[in-house]
Order: sequence, then C-alpha cells, then structure tokens
Amino acid sequence: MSDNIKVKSTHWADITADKIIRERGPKEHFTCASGITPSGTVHIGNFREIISVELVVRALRDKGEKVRFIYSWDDYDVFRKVPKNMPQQEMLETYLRKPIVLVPDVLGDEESYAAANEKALERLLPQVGVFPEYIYQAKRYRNSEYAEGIKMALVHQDDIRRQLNESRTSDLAAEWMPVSVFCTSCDRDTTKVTGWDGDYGVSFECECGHSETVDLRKTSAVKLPWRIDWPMRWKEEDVDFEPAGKDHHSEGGSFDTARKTGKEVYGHEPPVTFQYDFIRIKGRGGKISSSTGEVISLQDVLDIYQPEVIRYLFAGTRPNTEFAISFDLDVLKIYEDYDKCERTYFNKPDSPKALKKWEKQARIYELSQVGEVPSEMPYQMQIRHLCNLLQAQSGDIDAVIASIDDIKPEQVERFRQRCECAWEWVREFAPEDFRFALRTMEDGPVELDEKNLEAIKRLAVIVEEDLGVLTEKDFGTKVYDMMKELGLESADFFTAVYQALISREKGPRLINFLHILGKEKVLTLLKIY
RNA sequence: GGGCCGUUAGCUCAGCUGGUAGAGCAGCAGACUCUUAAUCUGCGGGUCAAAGGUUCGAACCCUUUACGGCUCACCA
Repeated sequence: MSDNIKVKSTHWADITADKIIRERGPKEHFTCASGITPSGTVHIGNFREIISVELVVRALRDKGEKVRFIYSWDDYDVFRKVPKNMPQQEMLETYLRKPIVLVPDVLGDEESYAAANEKALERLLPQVGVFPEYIYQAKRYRNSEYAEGIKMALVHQDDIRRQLNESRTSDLAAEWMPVSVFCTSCDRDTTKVTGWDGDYGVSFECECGHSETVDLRKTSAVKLPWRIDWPMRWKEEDVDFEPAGKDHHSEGGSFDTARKTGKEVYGHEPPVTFQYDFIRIKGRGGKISSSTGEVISLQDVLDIYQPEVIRYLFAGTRPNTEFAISFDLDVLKIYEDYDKCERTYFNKPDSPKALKKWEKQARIYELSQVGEVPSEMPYQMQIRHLCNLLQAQSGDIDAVIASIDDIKPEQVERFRQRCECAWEWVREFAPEDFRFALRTMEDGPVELDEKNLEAIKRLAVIVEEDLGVLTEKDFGTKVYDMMKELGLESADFFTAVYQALISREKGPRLINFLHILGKEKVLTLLKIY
C-alpha cells in the first residue's frame, strides 16, 4: 500500500474491508471465508469467489488487520450428478448418492474424485497470489468434529423447521430432522432418520435394508444439510466475512435462512457479505457450469492471461457486475488496458483532479499484483507487436527476448510469461488474418509475374544493403521508390512480398514487418528468386 | 409471487460513499508514398429510462412507474 493514508480508497475491496472492521471489529483477527463443493472441475466462475475474498483479505491486511483466510472444500457433499466432461461415466454413475470424497479419481491417481478437483485448483492458486488455509469438510465430519454443532441442530430442530418453512412452498414434515445420514453399510444418503435419543444417538434406516443407531461423537455418517451446515460453520470458525453467488442471496435463499439459523440457533451474527455475479466466456466454446459439458478452468485462463492481468480483471470490476472473460480479440484490449493502468501507476500526476483518478487506478494496480508491487516499471511491449515478433521467430521465446536490447535482466521473467501467454493465444485463438508462418527453403519460390519478380529481386538488394542500417522510415522510402520506379501498384507489390514470405495475401505492416524479421530471415527467403 | 441487479454518446461500458457528464470503438476531417480491428492528430456527439421528492447543488440519496436480466420458493 502506498503512503497516501489521508485519502480514503473508494475501491470496493477497501470499502468492504472498512465495513468488516466497522461491523465486526475491533478484533484480534478477522476470519474471511470462501468455499465450494468440488463436485466437478473447479471453473473460473468459482474462482471469482476466491479472488474476491482474497482481495478483501488484502485490503484488511493493508489496513493493518490480522486476517485468517479460510477456504472450505465441501467434499462431504453428495455426488449428485456425473459431470459430462468426466471420463468413465458409467463407472462414476455407480457412485451416485455417495459422498464425493468416496468417489474414485478418474483423471489421475489422487486419493479421490474430490481430491483430484481440489488439488487441481490448489496447485494453481499460488500463481495468482492466493494463499488460503484449506479446510476439508469430509475430514471434519468423519472425525465427528461437528458432533456438538449437529446436536445443537437436533436440539433446536423445531426452530430450524420453522425458519426453513418461512421460505418454503410446502412445509417440512413434522418428523423431519435437520440431519442427513450416509448409510454405514452402503455409503449412500438413501436413508431416513428414524429417531433421536435427545442426546448423541441418531437412528436411521436405509433403502439398502440396513438400519442402525449411531453416536454423533463417534460416527462419520451424519452431516448437516447445507442450509444448516453453513451457519454452523460460521459459528465454528467465527466467520466475519463471506460473499456468495446470487443464487444464495435472494430472499428465501440459503444466506437468508442461514442468517436466521446462525443467529437463533448458533448465536452467531451473520458475517458481512456481498453478492457476486456470474462471469461469462467470450470467444470460446464451452459453458461455465461444472455439471454440463466443457468447462473453462483457471488453468485455461492462465494459459492466455498473465496472473497480474487475471487479478486486474477481477480487481477492476465490481463483484456484483457480470463481465466476460474473453478469448477472442478482446484479449489484446485487456492487455492494453492493463499496460495503460501500469503506466498510470508509475506516472503519478500533480493536479488534485488527476490525482483522484490516479488513485483509483493505482489501487487497482496494487491489488492486481501477485506479490509486491514492482519498484520499477516492468518492460512493456505492445501486445500486437509481441504477437508478430513471436510469429516471426516461430514461437521461439528465447530468440524474441534476445532480440530486445533494452530489457533489463530483472524484467525478463515477467516478460517471458507474457510471451508464453501471447504465443498460446496466437496459436489457439487468434483470428486467421492475424496469424502467419514464415515460408521455408523447402517450400521453394512462389510463382510471380515478371514485374513482381524484378521487384522482389530489387527488394532483396535493398534489404541486403539497408535493412537495419537506415531508419525504418528511410528504409521504407527506398522500398517505395523502387516500387514506383517499376510502375507497380502498392497492393500488387505487397501481395507478392507477403506471398514470398508467408504464403499469404496480407500480413503485418510491411516495413515494420521486415524489421521484425531481420535481414537474415528475409534474405533467406528472397534470395531464391 | 418475492427478492436482487440493470437502464448514461450510434455500440460496449466507466463514473460508488452528492460538487461543471467520461473512455474505448464506430462516425466525420486531416496526416503518414502504408496493409492487419492499421497508426497519429483534431472534431462532433448524451433531457444520465420516466415522473415526483430531499438538497445551495442529484447520473449518484428517497418514492413511484416502465422496460430488461438474474435469482429464490427442490438440492447444494
């Protein structure tokens, strides 16, 4: 955080942090929570919650507060549907109604299906600067760590039934109990609770024929349904802040009933919260839902966006606003926006009016950084130019970096990351017009009419003598003069050159393009004429 | 049916704790012997959905209305 303490930040993360301190403080430390059910590949929509909490955590810490950032893996939830993007569908189906922690991993050799989805995300989060403390709910439940919380729900079952009924169309049955049971024989939740002894004993019978009375302090079978589980854990961890998607935030939605249950049953004031909106995907097939079809994961986004730029997208957009993560040409614009924000940060204005704008941008920039804010501005190169450079070098990133003479050693790592993203984007998502590949010697010469053939030959001479010697502008003039001398139309001539170099009718702006390629590469291809 | 969000330039949006309406793109004009969604310079462009209220002052706060979207009332 910069030293402008006198100015109050208007960034949403700072405003939320202020609210948390105001409503929950002062405290020795604040607890900020996030979490999901790893019932399939964790997608970029789920990531919005994690990163939103992280940004608030950072804002709190910047204000000097101590923060515990917990991430709950709800891996004791039921395996309800087989996601379409998973292999071995039939085998997975045999595990329906069991807790996902018992479903085998079909993608690798992790301990379970749940663990596979969990690890896939946990491995990536450090790259984007997110370091929560993970809590595995299956472990908690199976160790009977929530015995008291579950008992509390049973003791207050009439209150809970009333709370839930307030927002239900049809009332819960009189014999309904606020617990669900995984059968100790078949592991499925196809059970019915048949009794409670007023203490720790819960009886159930299962569709498989098994029936039993278990002790909450010893069993791994009993868990709380979501709407009760949530407030129980607020109490357990003393949660001060937890956002949720809009599906939870309607009246009668789970936050609404959890708020009542938390207050009346568990004696915990509901945490500060906000609603975050969904994110869309643009320029790429696939839905965002984890239960249907193709899924866009954090890894997919990291493939084309640098970590800072991903954080920038989320930090720069208010959480309750829907926005799209683009894979199409917008990618270029996003990078340009980020670079502009970066230049702004390192170029603080003097006038008070400009300063106000600067502060907003600067705060977004700070929050976008994975670690510390760089002390010096990172090396910038227009993303379009970089895409051309990469293609000219056929994706050889080392060659691209070597060709830049004004980059400092400490700037290389970040720039290399950008190269990797840009190259991935060019190959996978750039429009056809944008892409090119140099011809090789093996391709041989292309057919040209007499005039163009002559022009190519003379271009080779000019390149030999002057490329890299004259300025780009003077070099260009010389090329154009030659073209005019031969009485060639520019469109015609350009086409011939592009044909000779990249087998296409069009390409990057020619003069600049020749400079990017360099004398050696150009001559190799022109000298065969 | 309830709740939440939105409605600002031709388009996409920013403007957020009330203080003279902004950006990008598109458009128009000019420049670059030039070609990617070319680039650079300049210009025009808005009753801030509507009506009322609070205020010295409202795009912003309050009330009502219209239109659009999402969501809950199964499960998580």
